[in-house]
Amino acid sequence: MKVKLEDVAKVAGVSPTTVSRVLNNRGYISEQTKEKVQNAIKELNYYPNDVARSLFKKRTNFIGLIVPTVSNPFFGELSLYIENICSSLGYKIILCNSSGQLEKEKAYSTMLIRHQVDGIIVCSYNRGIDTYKYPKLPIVAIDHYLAPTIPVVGSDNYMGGKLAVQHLIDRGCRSIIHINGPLELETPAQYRRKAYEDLVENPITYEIQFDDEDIVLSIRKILVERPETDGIFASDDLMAAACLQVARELNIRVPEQLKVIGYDGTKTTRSFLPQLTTIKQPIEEIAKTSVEKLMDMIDNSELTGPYETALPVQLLINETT
Amino acid sequence: MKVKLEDVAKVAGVSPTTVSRVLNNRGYISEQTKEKVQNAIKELNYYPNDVARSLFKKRTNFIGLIVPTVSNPFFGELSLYIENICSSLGYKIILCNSSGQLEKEKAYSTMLIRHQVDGIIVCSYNRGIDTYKYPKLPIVAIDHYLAPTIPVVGSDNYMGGKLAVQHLIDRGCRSIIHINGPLELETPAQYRRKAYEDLVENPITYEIQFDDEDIVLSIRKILVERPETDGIFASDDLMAAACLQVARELNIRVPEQLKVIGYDGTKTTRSFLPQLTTIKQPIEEIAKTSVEKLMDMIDNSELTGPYETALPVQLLINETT
DNA sequence: TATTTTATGTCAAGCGGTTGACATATGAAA
DNA sequence: TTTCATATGTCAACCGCTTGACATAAAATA
Repeated sequence: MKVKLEDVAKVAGVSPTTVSRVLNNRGYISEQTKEKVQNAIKELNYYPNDVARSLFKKRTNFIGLIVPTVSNPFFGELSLYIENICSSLGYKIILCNSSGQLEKEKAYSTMLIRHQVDGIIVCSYNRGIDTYKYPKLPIVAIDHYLAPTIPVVGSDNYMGGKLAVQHLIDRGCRSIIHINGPLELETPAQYRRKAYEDLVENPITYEIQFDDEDIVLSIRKILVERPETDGIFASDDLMAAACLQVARELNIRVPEQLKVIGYDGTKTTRSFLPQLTTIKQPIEEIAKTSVEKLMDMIDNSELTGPYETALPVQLLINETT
Repeated sequence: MKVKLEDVAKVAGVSPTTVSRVLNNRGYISEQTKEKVQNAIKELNYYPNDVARSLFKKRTNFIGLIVPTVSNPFFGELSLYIENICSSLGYKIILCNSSGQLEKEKAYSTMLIRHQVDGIIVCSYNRGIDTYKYPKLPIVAIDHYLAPTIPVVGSDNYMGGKLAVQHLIDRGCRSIIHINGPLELETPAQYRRKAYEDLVENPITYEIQFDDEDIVLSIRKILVERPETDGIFASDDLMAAACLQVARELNIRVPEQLKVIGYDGTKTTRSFLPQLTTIKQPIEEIAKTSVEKLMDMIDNSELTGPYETALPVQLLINETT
């Protein structure tokens, strides 16, 4: 049997209430008894049961985090920062990889509610999940519009798109294409595309499915089809990497014949592909802001700041442009 | 106030016990009442409180996962698989990024115990954490020897090292160095180094600290110091990437003048650096095996399989060798 | 000396759900 | 008609901890 508060009380020769008082720093306790209790705790190797505590307090200090997948460098970094910040505030993260699937996301959100999480941070792809309407459950979305009441945190996507495309233009590109993933409609990321379409005369956007190797195949097809292409604005660094790979295969010289710019600028990108020009998202700031907003909602049961936050991005110029 | 089981009972016109029976599929329930209850649940938008349930059942279905950081591609992928598998088995993951710091890891493990996790999967760097001795707490370690009683799952590191170094030798390298991170002593990863030292005549191993940009600096220093180097066996793909970057800066042609082989072979590596020759770890298998072992320990309260598992690795030959 | 503050104890209710024991009332099978 | 499997209800205890109410007693202060 596990050691419980009662056992500690017995060993320390005090009442359970006193032990609880020591544990929670409440009421009057003398240094002496405090010590007695602490010794008993050590002796018995006692750990308070936070499940019982949560039940009573109606506070779990759990935050649900729903991402498409932590294996993506962007979400991996984001998760790291979010977890670190939450941890420093005494919150724990329940990790959910939705793979962008509606059903999974639904299942995860129900699970989180059943586990009485104090709040949820969502950066996945789906709308219309009723669970998110659960009364007064604090939710913050990252880069997605989930519902009118759910605040959105992200980077300045329009500016990012503009910086990227303008940079390509400045470097002399005349035939720029844009490559992005599917399903980015309800997303502030659509503004990257908007910026591209606003800046370029004959905008051509390709939507690529996320099916692994096929990315490379699709891009090869595109580049073969449109040999006049001299600039690519990829919607993330992985896409940009695929473009570079295809260019190498097709003996297209980068940046001389083709310039490529990515998006995200994670540490991973910068380690693996330091030569890639890209738009760096302020990942740590995004994490910080979303957690702050969430805490705000948890503590005040309503949002005090703005509904949408767009944090500044940064153009990192390297060798691919 | 939140809806509770009692409210559902009232609305459905049945007793709380009956609701609980429906919820848990126990005892005799007619289709009729089942329906009545389910309707009430929907009507009230009721979610059972899993905290209360956990308290009673003494089972939380939580698994703690301690990694150095999910932002590292290897651990990111590993976390993804582990979470996915656990999720399919009805378990939830509490994510902990220890940054490899002893104090953090200690704090996390205490937290996990207090939250009554059913088990822990650890892939972090520290020994001597008493918490791991918590009575009968199922723990599985990935690639680290934590204690004689804690099973270890990992890949066949000696074979990986051998494959890598032998490949460099086969490609004609005469002066091969090995670069790895610090603190890999209590780790099966030390066998990679062992293999290197067994295969090469004058083995030279550099230990690099994980301080970001400094990796590149250190490697530059090494390559300048030892211009005769024609082969590098890096302990992971990030190190290998840094080597490639330095080679580019120093105008050393890869693979003609210098061959580089990495380690891990994550999807991220393969996307960002498809040209890198590397040893691919069976990440999904590692995830699967560790979860299986953990479940085994949870269900049988003891380990039935072998204490150490080394899964086969694979040499991925590409353009850097 | 009287009053207040400090220090501790006992007791019981409650957090929300589960479970076993026991009672009762059907309809069906023996 | 008796017996049994089915279907529900009531009740109370319990999971481990917290908390408010109340009691008591010693030490500190007025």
